[in-house]
Amino acid sequence: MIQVQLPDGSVKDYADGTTAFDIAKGIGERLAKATVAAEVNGTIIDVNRPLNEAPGERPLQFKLLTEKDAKAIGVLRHSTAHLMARAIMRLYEGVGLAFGPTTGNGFYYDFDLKTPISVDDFPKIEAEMQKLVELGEPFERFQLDRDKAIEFCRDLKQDLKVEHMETGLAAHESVSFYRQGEFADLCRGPHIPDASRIKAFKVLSVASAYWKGDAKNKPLQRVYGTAFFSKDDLKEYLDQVEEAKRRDHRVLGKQLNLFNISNDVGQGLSLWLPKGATVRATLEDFIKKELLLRGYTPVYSPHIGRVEMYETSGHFPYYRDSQFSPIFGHDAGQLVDYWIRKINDGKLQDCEEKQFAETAKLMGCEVAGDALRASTKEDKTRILHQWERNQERYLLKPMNCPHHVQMYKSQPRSYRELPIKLAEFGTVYRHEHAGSLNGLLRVRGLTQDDAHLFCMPEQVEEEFKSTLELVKFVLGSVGLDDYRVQLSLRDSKNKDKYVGSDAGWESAEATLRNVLESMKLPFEAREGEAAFYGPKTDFMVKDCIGREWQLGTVQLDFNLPERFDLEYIGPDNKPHRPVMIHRAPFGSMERFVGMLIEHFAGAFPLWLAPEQLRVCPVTDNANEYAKQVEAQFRASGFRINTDTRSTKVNAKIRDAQLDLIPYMLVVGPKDQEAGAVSIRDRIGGKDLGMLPLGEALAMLQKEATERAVRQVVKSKFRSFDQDQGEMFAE
RNA sequence: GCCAUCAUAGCUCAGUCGGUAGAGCGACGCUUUCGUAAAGCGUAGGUCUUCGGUUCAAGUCCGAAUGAUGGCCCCA
Repeated sequence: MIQVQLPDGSVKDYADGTTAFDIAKGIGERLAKATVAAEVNGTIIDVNRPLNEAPGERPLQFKLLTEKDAKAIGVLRHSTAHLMARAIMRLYEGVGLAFGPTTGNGFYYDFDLKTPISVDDFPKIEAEMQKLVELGEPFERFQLDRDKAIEFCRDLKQDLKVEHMETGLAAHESVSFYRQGEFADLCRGPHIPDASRIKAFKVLSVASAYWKGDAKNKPLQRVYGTAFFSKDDLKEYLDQVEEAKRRDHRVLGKQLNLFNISNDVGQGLSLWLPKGATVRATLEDFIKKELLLRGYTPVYSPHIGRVEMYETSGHFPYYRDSQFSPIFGHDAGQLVDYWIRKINDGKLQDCEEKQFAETAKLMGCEVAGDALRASTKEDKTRILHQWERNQERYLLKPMNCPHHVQMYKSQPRSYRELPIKLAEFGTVYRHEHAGSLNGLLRVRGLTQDDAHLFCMPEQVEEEFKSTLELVKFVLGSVGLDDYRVQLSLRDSKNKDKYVGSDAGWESAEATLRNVLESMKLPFEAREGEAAFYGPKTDFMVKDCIGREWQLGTVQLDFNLPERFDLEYIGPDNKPHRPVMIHRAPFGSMERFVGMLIEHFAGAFPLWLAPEQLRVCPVTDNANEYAKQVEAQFRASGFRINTDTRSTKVNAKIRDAQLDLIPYMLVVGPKDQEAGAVSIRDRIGGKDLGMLPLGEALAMLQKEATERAVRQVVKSKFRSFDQDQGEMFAE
């Protein structure tokens, strides 16, 4: 007998060998037909697996997953990946199978193929898949001991699977397979009951990837696809992809002259053109005002800092590979640094070392000879390192926090001053891989809307709450109100990985959880995802076409106060250690504006638009009056221009419309006579009619100061990218 | 950093078999003076990303470098 608890709370007994399908059938035929998989004690399993095999507590927490459950789509896609692999094996000779997982909005399967697959082959593959769907064969699970399984895959000539079982799955005594007709694949599952459930699918693209993601391994061909329970859902998804292409911020950025990334300046280094800079400055001014109201104080810090400071913070050694090389005060610095690293890696040959020493001496490094004569590796590095530490070495700032920590340390602190909130739009530099740069979304020089809060442990709750409220507020100001929060906690089984006391972590994690709950923010706790220095929360924000972006972040830090030995004097007249909160509501200005361009498809709301209004005189005769109108609006703080070209007014309106100017002020003799303007709304191209100047001004001012967002249509799209963004606060 | 593809006027692109460069839009000039998505005519604008090679001859073929795009990896 097995005890099962259904979602309604009722507990029922079933005979051993009962499957989810049996239970569904017991409830109703139609439910059984709609059931895709079952969730048992939080794990998704096949509908035809005996429930007594499920591990975990009894009674089993049991839930049927139908096509309506968000979790069911992953099962469908994984099965479609198998189907695609089977189709490709039918079409090509000697296909090696690697991995075939699901992704945020589809799936892929990696193949080792003799002939490359191209886009032209997709229809052929899809046709073969369709045949398999029509066969409607079941996905059958079977279990083999590891030895047997290895033998089985060897017979199938699936070398990659053999290797994976010998290495990655070495700890597993037995492994599971899924069979569908002639096709059998090593797979953990779960799968849909049979192929006829696959109602809509598409092969999307092909790219190269490495076996197990390691460039040392052989390159494989990764074929991407997606699947849905209905044709409508698939169409909706494909429309979304089209829509995303239309909104590409790199294309719009060029068209609208917002920003430019020039070869001559360097990869990943953005130039903010006047229009893009206006959007950014408007956002920055808005935040700065808000921060003043919330007790933050502005600070500024330089773009470089001594390497030692980043060694103390721990970031220099750890992130060296993704930083720009240090700037050395001494000519020989770079050489000596390279020399030390070679010694440490044990890759230095005698002749090379002599060359280094000679060159270093030529460059004026006197200790080079001593290092050469030193007998042990340790002595050599000690001598060289000592020399190096006496030189000036600077790092292009990879983050702002060490600078702000130094500001905290610049004087003794009393508990009465806390919390201290230091805010700076700090520009930092990171040497991101060339292949991962992407417009404004991934750059090498970026400005964080950064701030660091130094507070007493007992203030953490309140301060954490206030930062979350700030993030909510600023996201709302641009009309972003659809988001969820990821709460990253430490891995409770692996406590050694983290700094700070056990009690400190426990109370901090409980505090974060309480605050999120009390604020009724939808959040998802992720154990083991915390940074080594503290728990954190990230805002995953949905844009108007349903894509998810990782933007703002709030992080607790026990580490830096420790490393930099930060203190405050408490009411007991004894020194105490403060806690730091890092936070960046937008993340980086680059990424945020890039995201906004896509969110608004370049059509910014009035308060953000780089050019808010454009005066379109009907003929040259109206130019003078147009200029008067322009001057009046400009004096009231509007960003406004007049189109004085001697073209037809239709052309002026068309160009203003294409430049995505929120409102056009059409003026001619009639308006001049009435002291009015005729307003045209960009949205829908509506003629709002003639308004007296004062009224027009008041109306537009109201919209701008309210930061109204009029146009963003909430998308019907349900699927979204699991877009992994950057984590900005340190 | 790795794999694949690509690089022609300010922008979007054409350029056949290797024979010395073309369009539309934009800019500029002249004409036009027009009321809610494109007036007409004309002019200027190019070391075909760079370097090297093959050839009588290279935008075109070959090699390398640089950059971009897509994917992998990474993302404090």
